[in-house]
Amino acid sequence: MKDTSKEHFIEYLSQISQISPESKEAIFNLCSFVSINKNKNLQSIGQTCKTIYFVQDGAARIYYYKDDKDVTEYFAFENDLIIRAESLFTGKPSHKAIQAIYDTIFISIPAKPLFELFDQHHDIERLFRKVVERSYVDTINRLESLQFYSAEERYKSLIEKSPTVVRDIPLKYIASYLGITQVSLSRIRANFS
Amino acid sequence: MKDTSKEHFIEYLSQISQISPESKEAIFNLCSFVSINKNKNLQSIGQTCKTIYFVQDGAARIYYYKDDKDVTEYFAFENDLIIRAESLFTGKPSHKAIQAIYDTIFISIPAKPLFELFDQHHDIERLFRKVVERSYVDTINRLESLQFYSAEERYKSLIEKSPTVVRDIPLKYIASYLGITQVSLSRIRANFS
DNA sequence: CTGATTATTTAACAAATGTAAAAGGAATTG
DNA sequence: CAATTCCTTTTACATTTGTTAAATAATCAG
Repeated sequence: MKDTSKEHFIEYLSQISQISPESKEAIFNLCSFVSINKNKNLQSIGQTCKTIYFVQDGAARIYYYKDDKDVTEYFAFENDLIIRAESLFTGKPSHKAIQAIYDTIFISIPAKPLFELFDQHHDIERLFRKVVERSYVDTINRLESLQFYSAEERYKSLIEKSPTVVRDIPLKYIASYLGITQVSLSRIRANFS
Repeated sequence: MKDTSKEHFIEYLSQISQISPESKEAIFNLCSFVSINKNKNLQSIGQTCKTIYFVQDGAARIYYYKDDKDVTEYFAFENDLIIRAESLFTGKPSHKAIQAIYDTIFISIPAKPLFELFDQHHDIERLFRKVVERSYVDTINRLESLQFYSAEERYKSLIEKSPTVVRDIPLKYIASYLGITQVSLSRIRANFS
């Protein structure tokens, strides 16, 4: 049963970029599952990120503290990549943590052997290049929304783009994700909806 | 003279990730120069981005209009990559433009033949994977600063990180880059400096 | 089920940032 | 170098968002 989950995951990946059966097997052999209970950390602040995760089932977030306040930087749902890129790609410790929002199962791929696979399997490197490109585009779009859209516009566009987030995720996390306080988000919700 | 500039550029690239002499030559043959006068666009709004640029000499920015107001999303200086990634990686038209801030020379690499080079030259694909990873990390860091840092904090950290920007770039561009108005930036400058 | 905890909303006020308009400086052009 | 245009600052006021605290509402554990 766990193996079929892995196979589904590999299928999902190969839709992003075609990979050979051997490459599929090589990735398959690196994948393992990690279960994390609600509100527990998968990765803690201060660790250097050396693992790539995808959400298999559940939801997770990346967060950090700014002036003792919890700030959510990113949400991940089924099949979503969740990495602390600024640590993984630089080798520096991360000031961010990864936390399960519900009881969540992650697929875990250790970075070092994965990067070694890149040497033998050009198609795997290409796949992960495209995975990173997607995340990059998502981040650019979020940057644009934070740069010059009002809190209300940002909230409305989140509802449109990911209704599930607004329905299922605690508002305190959503507020900081939008770059505002809970109180401010409550006000916005009171005016429209 | 132009050829030595190209060679310098290729050297710069190969410091990011080692590439073979053949790969260097293949990239070399794809590179060309484009000169753009101050305040002129290198790429216009509405175009789909099909070219990768690096700044050879001068400076440039990516901008778009939000409610008829000019918003600078990104600055690029010597050796910096400048692409409208959300268009290049998705094939959709971009609502952003690339503009020379001074008279500027760009190195231009057409995306299609470059992506074709990826097939024969694994090391070139790796190089550009790393280039994109760097941009991704930069964008994540900017996202963090916009998400929960005050305008004043953002301005101060820009001074620290890129004093040249604050010294050389018109303030009207810097203000929107920081996600604030010119008036607000003037106020911040009046209080500290 | 009940008390305790946690999440969300509301209220009142403070601070930050936006808007519009005018004034002063700097740069550019004829 | 004079005139024009563009850039930056300042002012006054409006709006948005933040802060603190209290009141509800929802969830969780025993």
